Amino acid sequence: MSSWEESDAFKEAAVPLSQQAMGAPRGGSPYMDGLNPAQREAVETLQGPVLMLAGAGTGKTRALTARIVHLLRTGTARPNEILAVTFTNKAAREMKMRVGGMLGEMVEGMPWLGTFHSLCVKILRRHAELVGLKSNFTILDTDDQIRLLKQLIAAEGIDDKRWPARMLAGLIDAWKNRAWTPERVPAGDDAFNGKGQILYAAYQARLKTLNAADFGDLLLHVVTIFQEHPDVLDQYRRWFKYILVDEYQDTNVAQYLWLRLLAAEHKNICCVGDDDQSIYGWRGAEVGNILRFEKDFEGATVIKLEQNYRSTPHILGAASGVIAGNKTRLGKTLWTDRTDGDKVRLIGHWDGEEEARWIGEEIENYQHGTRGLDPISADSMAILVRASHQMRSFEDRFLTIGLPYRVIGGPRFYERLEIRDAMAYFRVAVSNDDGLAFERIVNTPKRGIGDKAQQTINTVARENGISLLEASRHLVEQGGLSAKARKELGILIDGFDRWSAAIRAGVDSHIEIAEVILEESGYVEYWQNDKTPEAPGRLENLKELVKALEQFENLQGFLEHVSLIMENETEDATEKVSIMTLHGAKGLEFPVVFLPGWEDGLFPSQRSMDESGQAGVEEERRLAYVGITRAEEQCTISFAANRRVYGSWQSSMPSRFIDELPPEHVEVLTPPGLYGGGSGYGASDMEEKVVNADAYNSPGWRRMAARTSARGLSQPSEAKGIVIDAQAVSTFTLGDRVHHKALGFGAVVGIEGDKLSIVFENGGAKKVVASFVTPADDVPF
DNA sequence: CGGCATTTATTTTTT
DNA sequence: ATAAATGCCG
Repeated sequence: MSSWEESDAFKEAAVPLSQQAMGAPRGGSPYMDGLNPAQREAVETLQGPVLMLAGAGTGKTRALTARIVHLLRTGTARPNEILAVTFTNKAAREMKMRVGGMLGEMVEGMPWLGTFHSLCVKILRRHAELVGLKSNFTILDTDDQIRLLKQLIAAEGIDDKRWPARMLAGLIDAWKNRAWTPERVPAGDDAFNGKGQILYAAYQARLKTLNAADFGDLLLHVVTIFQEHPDVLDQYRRWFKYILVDEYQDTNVAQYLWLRLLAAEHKNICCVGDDDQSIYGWRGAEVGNILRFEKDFEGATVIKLEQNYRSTPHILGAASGVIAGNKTRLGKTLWTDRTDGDKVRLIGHWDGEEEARWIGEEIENYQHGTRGLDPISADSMAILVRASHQMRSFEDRFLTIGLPYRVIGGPRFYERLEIRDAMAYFRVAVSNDDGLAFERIVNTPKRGIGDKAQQTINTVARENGISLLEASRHLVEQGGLSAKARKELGILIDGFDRWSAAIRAGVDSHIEIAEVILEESGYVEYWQNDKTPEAPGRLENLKELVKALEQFENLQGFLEHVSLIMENETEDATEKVSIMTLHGAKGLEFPVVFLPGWEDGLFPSQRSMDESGQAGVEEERRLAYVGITRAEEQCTISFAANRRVYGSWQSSMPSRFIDELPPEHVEVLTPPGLYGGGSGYGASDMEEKVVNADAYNSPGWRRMAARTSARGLSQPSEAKGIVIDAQAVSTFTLGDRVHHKALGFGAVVGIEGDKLSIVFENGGAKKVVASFVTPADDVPF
């Protein structure tokens, strides 16, 4: 596992081996050792609703796992009576591992520890018939969903240019997040050209006939079942004596309802979260859920975890200062008993490339040991950006300087084109009537079965109420397609017949069968013949896919799990700097963190502000808080005055969040580029001057930004340099006699922003930053 | 039906 | 700038 994950909590949980070996220690509970009073209370308050408000780095996962162990060790609950919900598989896995570790070797499985979705699948498979599905329903991925919606939009006669399927998918998703079935969508909701509701209903009907559910359905169906079948709900209510929820601030309405329904009997629900880290409002998360907890669950105990074990006081102070700007929050005050540590560093750059260059150098400095720090591994460093397109400049730069990096949160393995194609083959081979999968691969690789042929197949299938594969078989036997299509389709059908037979026969291993399918279908060959640069990688991924099969009993089992699991872990040994989005960084921590791109419009994102106004700014601010609190030792915030955006140059003002950083926790740096290529003399003077002038807080930057944008910055290379002290510019005019500490007297022959071209009396000519020279008259002799 | 040209969008992302 | 996604023509 990666070294950066909550390593402190592990350290603290360390229990002497002797005690571990003794199993349950007399009088003691090792899982309680080292817990602070608040954590202890959170672990021991087992009865009734509990809200654990856990700030960043306060050891919440530790408290949560200790709570589970406490429930088990005290005999309060058996493992299968505990419902523990997380958002990601990763979090679920980690919790399972930790509970197992704390319990010692008797790792009794926790059958109901998982993500909302995986738990819902489990429940839904048992009661599928109550919502018109069979228990072997398939789970659609986004691609399937879009393809289906496209058909429905076309059937409805809507122009899919103006009303794209993606948009409808988003809309339906949002409705499902709110637990709205088609009937519950408010009448008069004229979304999607007024057809939203109709299309939603049609989509749901179609899913039913396909015996399929999308991700939103998993929750929605279970909530529906709970609401309409009290007997079923009752069964689960009684079953789950204790409920635990992680990241409660990220729950949406459907998840909230699901929890409320289940918790109503025993009322032993413990929700853990941090309202200040709610950053998923845009995909349906309701901060309101956590803000309302005490009202929703009467008699709730609220426990605040405020002691931070992760970051230095300065980092904590900076984060607290920023988040204090939010109005809608429950309010926590993080503190630490640490006293050491550097201030958060702030630096402005001319443009995005310079920012990347500077950060690259800083990373190398850290690696070699700088400013009295020990050398730091690249693994311990991360660059957290607001939007993924910001990653590019860093990748470019790191490639040229040969700095190893890893990008976290790219396209996930199982979402890749070739993997989905391959899995579609497996799906059809496993169940011949999987129409969506068949559609996906019927002409991949190209078989000359185009739109027209596919339409014919569809029609025949629908008219006769048979699967697409059967319809194809029919067409091949009876004719009705072009000769070429018939021939190719026939080959494909023969293939599926063989593969399906092989699966049923159970003689060959599923791995062999998978290889045969990929080979005989021509899919491997298809990529071998492809000469795009991605092709080799795709073949590599296919090999990896086959390898992943080893962990499963059979193809069915594999397909079953894969739709819910999005693995991404291909760790290799090289030490690498991590580049990821702020969203992707939630829950992680790094000794050294860089936060680039703090410019208004980029961060906070213009779009967020336009769409959600003040609430949008607040969510962005929480994002800033999440970013800063990822840092353990070193945190560097930066911004660029100019940035390439969609091809053209754009200048921007420093982020409003920068002005919200408490100055006492910040050290303002001056980029080396400022010295105009001249000598390093005076650098420290300069720095001091800037710090004292509180430059980032002064209007200097604003003026600079205003001036440069007024001038229309189209050729930034023309005048590289940054105005820190705007006063300096107006001080000089052409011809002025000036004095420079190191270079002596000279005359100003040119002015470019804050940089002066000076011909010195000692013969040299140089460009110098204005603040390095003084008017000659002022020089005392 | 497939390949090349033109068009268009472009925050954040899990399940 | 750039990539992905359509549209048109052979």
